[in-house]
Amino acid sequence: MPRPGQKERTYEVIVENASNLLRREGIAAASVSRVMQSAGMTVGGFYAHFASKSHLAAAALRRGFEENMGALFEGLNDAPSTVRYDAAVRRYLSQQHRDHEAQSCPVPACLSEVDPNDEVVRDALLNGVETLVTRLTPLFRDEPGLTARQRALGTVATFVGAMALARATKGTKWSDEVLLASRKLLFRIEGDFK
Amino acid sequence: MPRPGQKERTYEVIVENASNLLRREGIAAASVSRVMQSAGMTVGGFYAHFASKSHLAAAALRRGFEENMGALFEGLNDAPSTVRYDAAVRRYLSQQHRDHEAQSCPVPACLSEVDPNDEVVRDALLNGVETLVTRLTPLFRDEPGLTARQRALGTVATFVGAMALARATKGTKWSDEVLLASRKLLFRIEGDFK
DNA sequence: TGTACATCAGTGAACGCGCGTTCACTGATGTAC
DNA sequence: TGTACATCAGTGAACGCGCGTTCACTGATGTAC
Repeated sequence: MPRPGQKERTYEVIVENASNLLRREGIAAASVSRVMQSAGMTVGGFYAHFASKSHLAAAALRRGFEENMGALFEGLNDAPSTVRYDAAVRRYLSQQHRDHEAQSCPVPACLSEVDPNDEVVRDALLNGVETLVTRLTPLFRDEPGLTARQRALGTVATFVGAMALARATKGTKWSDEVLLASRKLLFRIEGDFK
Repeated sequence: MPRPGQKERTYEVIVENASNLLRREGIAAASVSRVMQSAGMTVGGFYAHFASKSHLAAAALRRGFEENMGALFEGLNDAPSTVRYDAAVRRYLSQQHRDHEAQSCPVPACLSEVDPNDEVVRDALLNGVETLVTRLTPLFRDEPGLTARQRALGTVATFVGAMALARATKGTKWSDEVLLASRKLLFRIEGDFK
């Protein structure tokens, strides 16, 4: 019999490497062989841990959300909503977040690669963004014409759109410009905080 | 000698098919063989028209921008800025735009597939989004804390982020929800129109 | 305590496939005389 | 007007490669006696 707990540890190593690779280069580039190689193993062992490539991508997405979501409000759990909103916007739309892809939110890296017909991957994405929305919603007050949840949904859309554009144009001044502009836009929403 | 003008016509057919395929399934899925097949030809002829796959993707992107950008303000060239803004937001963030991918803006379909190191593709994307920004900018007034250009940049980020999320989650109620919420958010920016 | 056995995570080679790209060729067309 | 020739857009087969997945196997480990 193999060492107890060994398989679980190996699984963690695979998911961790897959999550970093996926966030740096996307779902397609996080291929089974590259992931296993980066985890220090050969391809063959992969299917002892995952039913398919989609299940790997889903696990990598979940891991990415777990690792990144905490960073948004880190150290501000008791701060007022305005402060937390301010921090979330500045942190998500920062050059630091753009450039440290391996630790970043997984959404911008895989946004246009997620096939809505692949429910395994789609649901991992959906659960992740929904959790993000759920964390932002309590910061806002419902307003006539814009509920707190709607404001959170729109904020997340702006987050991932701006970051994906900034990544695609990385190295140009446009990349910094779209981050700054999106931050400024999000600070000019009419509506109160909780 | 071949029929004069024939090559140009063939080029058009290839780019048109590539653009539709790219907007429906992304850059990777718009492979050279699939594009040539959909244009009614065999692969071999491809390199009489394009230096590489990247040049095809860039041409397909440019075509997508050309075809779609006009639709944003169509029929409203003389309307006041508020009306034009209203139309642009409603049209870009519509279910119609989400579901008719072949005629849509090419950005949401390829956002996370564009490699910033591939300058041919990157510049096609950059020129396209910059043109979009240039068309939106004159609608707004510069405000303290948010220039007209910044507002346009942030609006485009929200557009592409919301549409890409809506596409990835197509078929769920979340997909409609993020479109509606992003529309509402964009109607609640503090700032005047030109 | 020592040995024979059972387990199973991980190996490594192989599969069929579609990718981007190359290239010798074909055959319809325009040109020269 | 008729024929021989030159052009070159498009054909179709091939290349090497990496993909996701399969599978017979190996060898380190825990268990039974």
